[in-house]
Amino acid sequence: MPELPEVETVRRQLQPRLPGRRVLEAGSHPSAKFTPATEVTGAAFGDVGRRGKFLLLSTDDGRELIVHLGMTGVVRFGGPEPELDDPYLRAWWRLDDRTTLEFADVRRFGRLRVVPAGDYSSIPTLAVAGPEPWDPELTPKRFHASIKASKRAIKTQLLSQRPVAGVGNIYADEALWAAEINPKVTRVGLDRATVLLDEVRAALERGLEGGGTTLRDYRNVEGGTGENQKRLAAYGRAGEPCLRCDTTLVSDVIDARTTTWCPACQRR
DNA sequence: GTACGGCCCTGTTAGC
DNA sequence: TGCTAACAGGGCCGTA
Repeated sequence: MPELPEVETVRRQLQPRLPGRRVLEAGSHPSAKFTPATEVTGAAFGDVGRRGKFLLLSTDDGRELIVHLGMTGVVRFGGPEPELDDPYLRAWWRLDDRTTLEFADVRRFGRLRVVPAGDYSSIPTLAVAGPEPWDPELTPKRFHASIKASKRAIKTQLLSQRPVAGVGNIYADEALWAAEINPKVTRVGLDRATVLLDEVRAALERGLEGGGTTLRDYRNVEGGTGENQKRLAAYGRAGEPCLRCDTTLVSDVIDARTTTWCPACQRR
């Protein structure tokens, strides 16, 4: 499932190709999640940005096409005509260089939205998203204060995007394992919050270096898979030995997400 | 304002 | 073998 490293990988592949390309024609699946695709017909794309797990495709008329990949969303370039035979094609934009930008999404958890540039008030998660992981303003103190403001489990807080943007289920489990923090704890001190912030950044960096994590569906713009799934220490490893202490990893559902941790070195 | 449960989706896998 | 049910989960929304 695309989290920050996967979305950033896609952004980096779009940025050299998309700016300056004008949309000649666009189409979409009838679901309201995808119909905004056609709103950028006639506009030219500008720089490709990212905020958390959202792709921000700026246009030359002062708007932004917001793309969320959901769980199975894939962005790719096709030939002069859209691949309408693909049953999972949800949106497409025919461009002025005889290519087509396509958005395919098997499970339809993805979504599109067109907004005035910088105005994210209509996208709840984006509107309340915390700082980017490498924002210099994201100090351990600020991170700790954000966690302290809620009484929910630390795992839930990481997934909320509020303390830091871009963390999803995989990288949350990895960071908590690395920081030796139990995902169910509701409060951590400044010292442990500092370690956790470091480990969130490290987990995301490892993901980026590996070109993302491909468990099943994730593909980058070139159709390639990520490599980070080979390096996971916690996510998806319930029942297997902890890489640190050999204790069998356990799992439970927290915030409707399967969560895996080591009961020994991530003691409550 | 905050917390929580349910919903959206469909391919894959487990179980009978 | 073939069918059914459970499972995966990011974001949003209604309700408490």
